[in-house]
Amino acid sequence: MKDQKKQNWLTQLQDQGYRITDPMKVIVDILSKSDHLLNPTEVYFQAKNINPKIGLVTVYRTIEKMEQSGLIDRVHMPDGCQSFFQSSDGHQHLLICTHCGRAEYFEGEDLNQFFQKIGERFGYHVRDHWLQLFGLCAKCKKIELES
Amino acid sequence: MKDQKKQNWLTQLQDQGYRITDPMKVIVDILSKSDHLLNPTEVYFQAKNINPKIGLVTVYRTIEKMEQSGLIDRVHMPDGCQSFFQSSDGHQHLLICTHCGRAEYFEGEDLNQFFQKIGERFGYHVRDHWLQLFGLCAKCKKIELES
DNA sequence: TTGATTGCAAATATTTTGCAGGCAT
DNA sequence: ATGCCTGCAAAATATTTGCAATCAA
Repeated sequence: MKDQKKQNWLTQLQDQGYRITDPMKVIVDILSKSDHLLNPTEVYFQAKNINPKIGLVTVYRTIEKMEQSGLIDRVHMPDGCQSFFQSSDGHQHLLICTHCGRAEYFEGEDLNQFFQKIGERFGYHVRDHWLQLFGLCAKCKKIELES
Repeated sequence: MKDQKKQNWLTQLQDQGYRITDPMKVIVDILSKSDHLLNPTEVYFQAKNINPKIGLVTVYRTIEKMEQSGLIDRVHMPDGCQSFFQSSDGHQHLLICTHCGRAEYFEGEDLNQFFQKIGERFGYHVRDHWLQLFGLCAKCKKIELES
């Protein structure tokens, strides 16, 4: 079940030496269960619903820790780069709904060799790549048709 | 020669109804000739060298016009998304040096069909994609070795 | 001539930092 | 008990807007 992931995350964070406070638990809960991209303000409002004491600054600081621990990644989109999403296990790439922010990972073919060759052609040493697909998810396709 | 592109850009901007002022000419000159990503502040300092009167706000406003006219694109990187680069003609993708910001376009295989299929699998209608390679260019590889 | 464009100052928006008190360990 | 973490306020950063003067068309 989904709480499994939350527990994993908390354990990992604790192993890294971070303290497990209530704001931490709330924010981990939100981000580990979300199937949509979330920006700090969105996390903040969801968190406030659960514990009204939580401040936006704590959200920023907790997100930073989770990012550095490799639990979440910042996701870049044409219209903004403040959103975060659970990071993938292996080498996967993102398919994102530009309307609602829903996201899915898909298996990345192993394009690495191809990328390496392109780099060589220009004298570059390729170290990383980004591949993302943008579109409309099933729900948002419908909404678009109706409007 | 390189001034050809500059002239093209100015003509296009004029055709769109924009007025060709001196700040416009200076900024178009800088961006049309650069083989590195440039952020607004970098453009601003280069522009000031040529015409000290130019203000940062004008750089922002001119960049916006050029972006809307399809002459330049905002480029997203792991460490920031404020840089701009001349946009590509056809369907090409970027190879970027993360050290100095040098960038090259390479031919995009036609991966569209592949992407479309992935979208279908998840019920998405794929409309766009990003593919970028990050690495070190020839010059920066050397610098890294020496240090 | 006319209204788009400029540069300045000020406003916004987003993210980061300083600090005193609180809480996990 | 120790010192990391929190929330507040304030600072820093990046970008946008209001406005009077200027300049391209």
